[in-house]
Amino acid sequence: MSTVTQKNFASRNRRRQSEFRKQQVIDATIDCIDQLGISQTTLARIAERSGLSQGNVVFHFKNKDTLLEQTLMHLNEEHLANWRDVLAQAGNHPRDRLLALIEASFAPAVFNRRKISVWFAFWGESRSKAAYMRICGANDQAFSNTVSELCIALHGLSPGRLAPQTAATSIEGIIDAQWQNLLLGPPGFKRGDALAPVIELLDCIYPHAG
Amino acid sequence: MSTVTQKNFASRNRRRQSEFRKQQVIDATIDCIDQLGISQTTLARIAERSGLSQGNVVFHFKNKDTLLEQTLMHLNEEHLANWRDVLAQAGNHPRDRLLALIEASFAPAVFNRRKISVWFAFWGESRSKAAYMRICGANDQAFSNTVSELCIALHGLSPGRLAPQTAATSIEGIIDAQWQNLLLGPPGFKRGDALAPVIELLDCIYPHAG
DNA sequence: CAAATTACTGAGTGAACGGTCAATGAAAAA
DNA sequence: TTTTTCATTGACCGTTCACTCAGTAATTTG
Repeated sequence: MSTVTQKNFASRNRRRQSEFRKQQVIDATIDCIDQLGISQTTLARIAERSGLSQGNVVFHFKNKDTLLEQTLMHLNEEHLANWRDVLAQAGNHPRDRLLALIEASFAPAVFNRRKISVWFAFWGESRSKAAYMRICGANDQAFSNTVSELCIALHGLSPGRLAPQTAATSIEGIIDAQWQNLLLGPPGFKRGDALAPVIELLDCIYPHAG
Repeated sequence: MSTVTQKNFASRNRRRQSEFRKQQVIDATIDCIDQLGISQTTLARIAERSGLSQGNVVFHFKNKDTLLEQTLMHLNEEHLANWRDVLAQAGNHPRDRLLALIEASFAPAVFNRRKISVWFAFWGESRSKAAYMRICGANDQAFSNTVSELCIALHGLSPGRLAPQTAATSIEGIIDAQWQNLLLGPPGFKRGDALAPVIELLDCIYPHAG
């Protein structure tokens, strides 16, 4: 099947083959966690979904723990790369940058049920798994710090209605709330539906002149 | 041990004995999930921590699934009873009632690392377990609705700076953010530290006269 | 008191799980 | 070409898990 196809296709280069396999397995892992939850996600099921043998899954990732960790890393880097990228292209005004950060949080690559679902699953286990904590802690912290800095900068330009730290917490909080809405809300819940209230709150905290 | 003590103490009444045991087991389950995560929480470990035999744990709860469900229910009812209670004792003004609801979210019985940790663990598995979804969905929905209604009422009295629904989402979002802060933040993070920013946001959305 | 119900124990069971391993074919290096 | 390395399979193994069960003691019912 896909195994054979890939063999005929790209197997000349072993490095590519290996990377392709790893991506395949990580995708299958995300599927499993999304549909079954972490506690029901087994190597056998991941292997089945990816079309590889169980032995091969272990061969590429050494063991289940590192597979899960690398899956989390993958999700994390995707998000990190995305908002760093968007931020780099944004204007200089703190408000624009904050807006860019908010929009990045609702980018299609991140803001979809499958990914958010897995995100929350890891999040729920992270307190008892130091590795998970380390992995998402780093990104989370960086994101939080950036939001905080922007709120401070914005406060400096024209003092908002909230202490900068409170503003930052509020914004991060409502973003998280919209992520939850995506998971629980109606199937029609879209990027725009999520974005509007966040911007409304931002405008409330930092009313813009004109 | 505690088994013997309890036998000598209250075993005259079998109903009490059974309830006492169930509470013991649920406490042990919460401990396990807090310290090990759901995926490492086993009947054997729960039994060990509660001081009962594994067979007895199964005897009282039939199987692991219902034990976990009832643990979640316990947490849920605790929270539900708490905020309903606080709300019943609050004044009539929507602002007072909203404040009561916020304070209830940071009540010591709920707002502590052990409980919040377990809460998030279930939350992370709830997407793939319909039972969990049903159990916390009901409470969550009720809480959300109440917050929304109060925001609408408050808006009617003196229009706030946000659409009522956005205000509700913002408030729920920042509460959640403070729950996360308790988990990740410094050990010294206290009820008051969590409360202040939420009230600050509330005052920003609904500035009070006087 | 006798009978019936309930609480409890601990050994035992089958299934599922994560991980190993020898064997095989194919690619890369020598 | 020969040798070495890598990718892959599938059978296999030891462990752990949730759950059962026969047996026992204590409690409630009649």
